[in-house]
Amino acid sequence: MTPLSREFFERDPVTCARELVGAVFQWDGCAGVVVETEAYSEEGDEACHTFFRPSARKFVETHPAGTAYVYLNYGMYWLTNVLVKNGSENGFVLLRALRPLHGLDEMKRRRRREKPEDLCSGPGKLSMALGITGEDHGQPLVASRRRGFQSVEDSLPVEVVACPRIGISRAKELPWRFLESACPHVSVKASTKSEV
DNA sequence: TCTTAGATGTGA
DNA sequence: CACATCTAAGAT
Repeated sequence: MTPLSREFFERDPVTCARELVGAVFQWDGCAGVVVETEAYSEEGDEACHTFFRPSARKFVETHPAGTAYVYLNYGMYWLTNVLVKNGSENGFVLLRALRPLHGLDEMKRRRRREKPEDLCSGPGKLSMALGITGEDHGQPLVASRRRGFQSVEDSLPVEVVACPRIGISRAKELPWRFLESACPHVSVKASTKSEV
C-alpha cells in the first residue's frame, strides 16, 4: 500500500477515473476499495459543473490537483469528487461506490443500515457512510495520512468495465463510468459492457 | 425484482 | 427551476 501522490491526479479525468477503481480510499477511521467512479471533464462535457457553474470553474482555477470537491445534490445528499488538473485536461472524478474494508460499525451507524452492500453503493450513500460533508469541500485528498487514496500493489487485478454515466441529463452517451465487473457493492450494474 | 413518487437546498 | 440521489411503498 502506497499513497497516491498529487501527480496521479495531474492527468486527464478519464484515465484517473479508470485507474482509481481498485485503489483504497480512506477517510479517518473508515476505508474501502473503490469499485465505481465517473469522470467529468472541464472541456466539452455538458454534464460537468464547470459547464454551467462559474463557481466550479473558479474552484478549478484556485485549487491544486487532488483537492476534494464536495457538493449537495437534490437538496440532501453530499457527493464527493476529486479535482483532476493538468493544465489542459481538467475535471473531476466522482466517487460512486466502495467495498467497505474498515470502520464498518461507524458506517452502519451513519447509514442506519446493516448490510455491507447498503453502506457505500452510491455517491450519496458513500459520503454519508464516511461522514463527508460540505465542511470537507476544498480539503486535500493527497498528502494526508488519514484521508486519501492508496494503491494496492499485491492485489489480484480486477476486471474494470466502462459504460455510460448515471443520473445525468446531458452528455449521456459518454462511456465515462468505470466499475468493477460483477461487484455487489456498486450502485447500478454495468449496462453496456465494454472491458477496459 | 421492478417502478414510482416525494423529500429537499442551492446556484444561476 | 434543474439537479452527478435515495427511500419507502406498491405491483409483479
